[in-house]
Amino acid sequence: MTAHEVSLYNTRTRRKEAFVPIKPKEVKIYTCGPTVYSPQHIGNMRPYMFADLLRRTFLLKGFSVFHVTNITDVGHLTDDGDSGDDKMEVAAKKSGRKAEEIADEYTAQWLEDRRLLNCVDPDVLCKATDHIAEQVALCQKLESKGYTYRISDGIYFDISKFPGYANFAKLDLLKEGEGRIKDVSGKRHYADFALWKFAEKGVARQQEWDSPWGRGFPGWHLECSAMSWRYLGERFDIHTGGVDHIKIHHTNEIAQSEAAFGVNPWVSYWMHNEFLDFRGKKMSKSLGNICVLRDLIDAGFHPLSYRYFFLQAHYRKQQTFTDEAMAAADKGYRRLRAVTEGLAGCESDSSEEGVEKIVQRFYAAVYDDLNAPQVLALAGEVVRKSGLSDSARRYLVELIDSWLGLNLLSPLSQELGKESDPRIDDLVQRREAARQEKNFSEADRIRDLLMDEGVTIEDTPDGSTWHRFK
RNA sequence: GGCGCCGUAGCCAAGUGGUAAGGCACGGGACUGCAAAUCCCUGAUCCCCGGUUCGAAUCCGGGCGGCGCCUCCA
Repeated sequence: MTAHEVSLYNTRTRRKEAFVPIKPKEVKIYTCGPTVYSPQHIGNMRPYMFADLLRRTFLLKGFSVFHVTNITDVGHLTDDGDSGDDKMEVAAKKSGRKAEEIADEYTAQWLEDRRLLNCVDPDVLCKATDHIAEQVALCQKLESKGYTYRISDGIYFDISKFPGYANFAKLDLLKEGEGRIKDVSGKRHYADFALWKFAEKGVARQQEWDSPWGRGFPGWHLECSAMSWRYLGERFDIHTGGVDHIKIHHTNEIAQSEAAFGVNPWVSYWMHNEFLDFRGKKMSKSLGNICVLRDLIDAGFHPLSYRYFFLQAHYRKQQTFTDEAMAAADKGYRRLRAVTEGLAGCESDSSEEGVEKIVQRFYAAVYDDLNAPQVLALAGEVVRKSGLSDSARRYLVELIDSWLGLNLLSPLSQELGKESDPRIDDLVQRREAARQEKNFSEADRIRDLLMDEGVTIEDTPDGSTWHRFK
C-alpha cells in the first residue's frame, strides 16, 4: 500500500483531479465498447488497453473493481442525425447474412484481440440486444418525466427540457450543425436524439422488438445508460471511451441519465483516450487506412509488441503509428523480455536497499494519470541499470508487470512454440561440421542458404541454434 | 466558421518554471573465422518571434505548421 493518491484527468472538469470514489475502496467503471458490424482495427483497440490500465491501477491501489463493457449490436446508425441506417442492418444486407451472425463473428474477433493484448475481461460484458427491456424501461421513465416527444419517426429526447445539455462538451448550440434539423421531419432541435425508433412500414428489419410505442428498435445512446443503470446503479465512478464520443454520444448519455435518475453528476469522472494516427491521419474505417492485429502478427510481430507500442505514449495523446515505430516496439519488447524472463526462476526479495525507492517511483508514475511511458522506462532501468540483485529485480519486474501486462516473466521461446524441422537441423549440423574443419566458405554458403529462406543462425558456446525471422 | 489538441534528436515519444526519461535506428568498441545475438560507448537546448521571471521546452502574446470534433468513427 502507498500514500500516493490516484490523480486522473477528468473530461467533465477539464482538469487532473484526485480520485474520490463514491464508496470507499470501490470503483465502478463503464467502458464504451465496440459496434460489431466490422473488424476492430488496432486503433480501435486503444480504448480497451487504456481501460485495462485503469482497471489495473485500482487493483494495485487495493480497490475492489467492477468493470462493465458493452457490445453494440443494434441501433448504431450510420449517421448521427438520426436519419441514417442501422450499421448492423447495413452490414447484414451487404453480405447477405444475419445481423446476429455478423455480430457474433466480430465480437469473437474483438475478444480474441483483447486476449492477445492481455486486456483483462470486464466483470460484465453486455450486449445491447440482450437489454431491450432495460432500454424500454429507461425510455418510459424519461417519457413519464416529460423529457420526450413523439414524432412519426420515433420517440425523441427533448434537450430544451435539460438546461445543462451543452455543458459537458462546451457546445455552442446556436452555431453547431444548424442544418441537421432537416434530417428528420418533426425534430424540434437538431440536437434532439432518438431514444426509440419505429420500424418503417414495409421495410423488413432483422432486428426489431415490441414496445409500448409499437415495433421498433432502441437509439444507440440509450443502451449505455440503460446497461450501466442495471449493472452499476444510478451513479458510478468512471466512464471511459474515445474522444470522438464527447460531443454527441456522451453528451446524450449524460442528458438522458441525469434526467431519468435526477442525479448530478451521473458519472464522477469521464476519461477519454486519443486516437491512433496512421500516415498523418487518424486510422479509421471511413478513411480505409486500417490495420488489424492479425496483420501485425502476420508481419512477424508479437501481439504484445503492440501493447508495448501503446504503452510508449500517453493514452491522452494522439499516437503516430508507422511501420518503423512498430518494428522499434517489437524489437524493444523482445529485448526487454529476453532479459526479464530469465528472472522468473529467482527468489523474490523486496528488502534490498534501493527497492523501495523504485517502488515509490512506480506508484507515482501510475497514479499520475496513468503515465505508462514513464513506467516502461522504469522497467528498463530496473532491468538494465539499477545494479540490484536478481531477486530484487525479480520482485520489481513482477510488481511493474502486474500493471503493464506484458508477460515479462514468462519464457518467450516457450510461448512462441519451438519449431522443428529435420532438414534445417541437418543443414545447421553440416555447417557446424564445416566450421570444425575450418571450411568457412562452405559454412557461410549454408548460412546464406538458410538466410534466404528466412532462417537465421545463432552461434553460442553450446552450439548453434536457429529460428525463423519471417 | 465554432470548439479542442499538438509541434521535443533520423523515427516513436516522456517531461508543463530550475539547466532535456526511455525505446528503435545510425556510428564506434568488445565478442566472433566472418556474421548474427549479446554487452559497452555515443547524439537534441525543445517550430519561429516577442514578453514575464533570478531562471522557461514548460507561463503570456503573435506567427507558421500538423491533427481532431462539429457528418459514421475508439
